[in-house]
Amino acid sequence: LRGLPVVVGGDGDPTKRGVVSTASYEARAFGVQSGTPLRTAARRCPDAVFLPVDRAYYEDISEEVMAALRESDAVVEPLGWDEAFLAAETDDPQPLAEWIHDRVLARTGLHCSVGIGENRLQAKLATGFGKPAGIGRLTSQDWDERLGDEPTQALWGVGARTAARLRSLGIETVRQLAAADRNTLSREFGPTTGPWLILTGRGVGSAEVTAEPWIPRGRSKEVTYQQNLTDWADVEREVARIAREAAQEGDDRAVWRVTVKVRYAPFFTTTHGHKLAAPTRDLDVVEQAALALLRLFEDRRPVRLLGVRTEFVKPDG
DNA sequence: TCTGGGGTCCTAGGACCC
DNA sequence: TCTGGGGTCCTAGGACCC
Repeated sequence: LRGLPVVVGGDGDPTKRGVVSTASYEARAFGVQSGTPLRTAARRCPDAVFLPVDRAYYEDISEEVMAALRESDAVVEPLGWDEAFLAAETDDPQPLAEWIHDRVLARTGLHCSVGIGENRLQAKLATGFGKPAGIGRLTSQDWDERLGDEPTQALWGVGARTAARLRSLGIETVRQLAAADRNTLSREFGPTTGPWLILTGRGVGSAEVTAEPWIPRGRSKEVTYQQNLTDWADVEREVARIAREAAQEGDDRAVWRVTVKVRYAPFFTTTHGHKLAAPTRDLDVVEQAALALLRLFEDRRPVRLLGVRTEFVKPDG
């Protein structure tokens, strides 16, 4: 597959509903990228090789990569499948960065980029300056020079919506965000998010990295149907099935809250959730809770997607 | 042109209590 | 008869990320 346009997404069938998870650089040259509908991708790049998403395989490889990182002396905190923060106290981080790249390559055959920064935000953005297999570095000293003229959306945590709202306040660049008025942003984004945005624009952020295992808050399961569901009896049967699956994958943790999600054919999504009378491990109780929530949906338009989310009680209270 | 699936965290508004 | 202020909990939706 090396050198070919390769597109990964859905079950590998580009005639079905689904989007691109990732694409090789050769495929990207045709305008195919993460989030592109598979059907669109097939039109833009008919000769591409389409592959299914293989979660279990990625999880295995991810474990190998994380194990390689944990061979270092640094504190390792995974962030998804293909990223991790490493905390180390050193005057010269370059040798560690090189060691990381080489160790991951030796153990897995995979190249990685390494970003060096004084906090998570700087390190995260620095990886972008290192791609595809290099080492990037950002410091508080060169933050303004490197990022000041960039649009605010270049920042980790600032997406299209927030960038648009900032633009309406006359804030276009990272530098302008860094110098923005605290009260103005607090009024627009709330007392937590407003000040956080300004600090983010200045390259200020948490440097905390923990090796504590991540405890998932919940588990959700959702399905987009190849043909819209038009019979409400089918909708009920599916919600019951999905609810049991979501609860089952909680590794026997008690469920305290259940949420049902319905996306109608016009791509309009509504959710209804409910705190249970008491936390439960009983799949029947979760299923009944989901079905009770489904009764709150009165719209009978064709259904495109159904989802159920279960939230777990914290392990120690 | 048609728009996945799995997550987390924040905000706003209503209910309710003192 | 009209009606303050503070606090917490709950739910729906928004935004963002991988």
